[in-house]
Order: sequence, then structure tokens, then C-alpha cells
Amino acid sequence: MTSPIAVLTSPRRREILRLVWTEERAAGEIHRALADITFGAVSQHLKALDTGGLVAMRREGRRRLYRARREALGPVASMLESLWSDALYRLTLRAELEESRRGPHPHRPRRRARRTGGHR
Amino acid sequence: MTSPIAVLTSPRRREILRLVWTEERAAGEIHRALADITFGAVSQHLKALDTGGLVAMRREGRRRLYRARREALGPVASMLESLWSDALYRLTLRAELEESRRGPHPHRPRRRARRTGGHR
DNA sequence: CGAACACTTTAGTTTCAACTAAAGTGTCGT
DNA sequence: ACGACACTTTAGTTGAAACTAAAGTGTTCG
Repeated sequence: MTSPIAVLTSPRRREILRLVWTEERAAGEIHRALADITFGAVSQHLKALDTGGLVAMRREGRRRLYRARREALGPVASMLESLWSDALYRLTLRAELEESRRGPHPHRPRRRARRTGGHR
Repeated sequence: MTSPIAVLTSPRRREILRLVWTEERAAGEIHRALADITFGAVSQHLKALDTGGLVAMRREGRRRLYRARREALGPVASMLESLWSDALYRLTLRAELEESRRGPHPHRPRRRARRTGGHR
């Protein structure tokens, strides 16, 4: 996944992008805002967004602050803004997220077996 | 997959939408234009686009003619147009499609075992 | 130093979208 | 009525993305 549009394929990543659209936020803040996902998963999404050039990162002490690189998004930026400012779209986004939360979209296991193998 | 943006998630569907953007085309024409995909798969994509309200369909004899419902796309339409008119994006799209063609993205089996079960 | 914190990376699991092959549906021409 | 055509639907497979848990990295501060 390397092109901007491919990165925006995921509703979760669009939600994260939205969180850092106007304000810079730390990874932990983003995690708290999403609530039903592990820190690791958030970090992975942030990495994807960063690699795709959609966000910029800045270290500040032990925190890492992210912000959307709106300049770099061109027409995609205005599309996202239009969508976010549209009440209908807010419903849509909500629906998408509920799908990925409740209805097991990507991975939502009840229980997990203890890891078998060693690690790295 | 029910919202416009979710439907456009797939590069293949964006390619199809592009084919019917200015001209109405029959499912078969679209299939011929894509070449490395089965008719069934094309039909499935067309259904998704139709369900999402991105294309309109019209029967004409035994053919089914599809066209993009540009009016209904709002800001998404202008994004797509900008992207398609951008040479850089054309490379991007090509790359995405090659990924999904060669590098086995979604399903590209060398051989297939004969179906086991009955049908419907 | 070392513990707490903030975050990333790794290894492994699960689900689902995109696909194929084949059967099904409807229309036209003879 | 029937065969050819144009397309859709169904049933099943698979690769990869999204996830989790746990280990790893780096920074601050007592």
C-alpha cells in the first residue's frame, strides 16, 4: 500500500486522518479517541499514513505528534473536507465504523489462545 | 459495502467507473476492456457500483448498458476527475492494477481443483 | 542506574473482498 | 421450441489487510 488513495481505503485510517486534520495529536491521544483498538494497531495505521505521505510526525520528548499533511493531498483533501462537512457523510462514516466494530469486519475474536511460538 | 466511498475503495471499480464516465457501455464491452478478469467478476463489480448508486443501468435488448451517475457523486466526482486528468495518478492507477494482476493480490490461482460439492 | 512512560515492531490469527468456475435467467432470431 | 447470446448469481477459494498480544526501543526523571 503505497499510493495516497490506497492508504485512504480504510475507514479506520480516514478516521485517524480526520483526528489530526486540524490539530496535531499524539499517538496516545488518537488511541484514546478510538477506544476499541489496541495501541499497536493504531501505531500500524499511523505508520501506513506516514509512509504514504499523508501525515507528518514530530517527536516531542517521549511523545510523537502527528498532523495531516493537507498540502500534499491535493484534490483528495477537498474531497475529504466536503465529506466530513456533510451531515449525510457523518452517518455513512458512523455506519462504516459500526460495521468494522460489531459485525466482525477485520478480526474480532471472542477469545484468543495463548501464543504458541517464541517471538523474534 | 454500501457507501459511495467504500465502493470506490477498489482500484478495479474505479477503473470500471472510469470506463462508463462519459460513455454508456455494455457489461460485455467493459469485460473486454479489462481483459484479465472473468465476466462474472465484472458483473459483481457492476452490481456493487449500482447498489452504491454510482452507476445507472438500462436494458437494451439482451444487453445491459451502464453509465456513471456523476450528478450523484458530488465532491467525489471532482476528485476522480482531477485524479484521472493527472498524469501522475495514471501511473499510480497502473501500479495498483499491476499489483492486483500479477502480484497475487486477490486470488490468482495457478490451477484449480474440480469443485467438490453440488451447486445451489 | 532503573523504573515508568510513550510508542513501535514482530509474530501470528482471522475475516473478508476479489476472484474463478459453473449454473441460472432472460431475450432474440430462426 | 430451441439454440445462441448476454449477462447475473451462486458456491467456494485465497491472499492480504486489520487486528491482538507481547516483546522491543527510546526518552525522561528520581
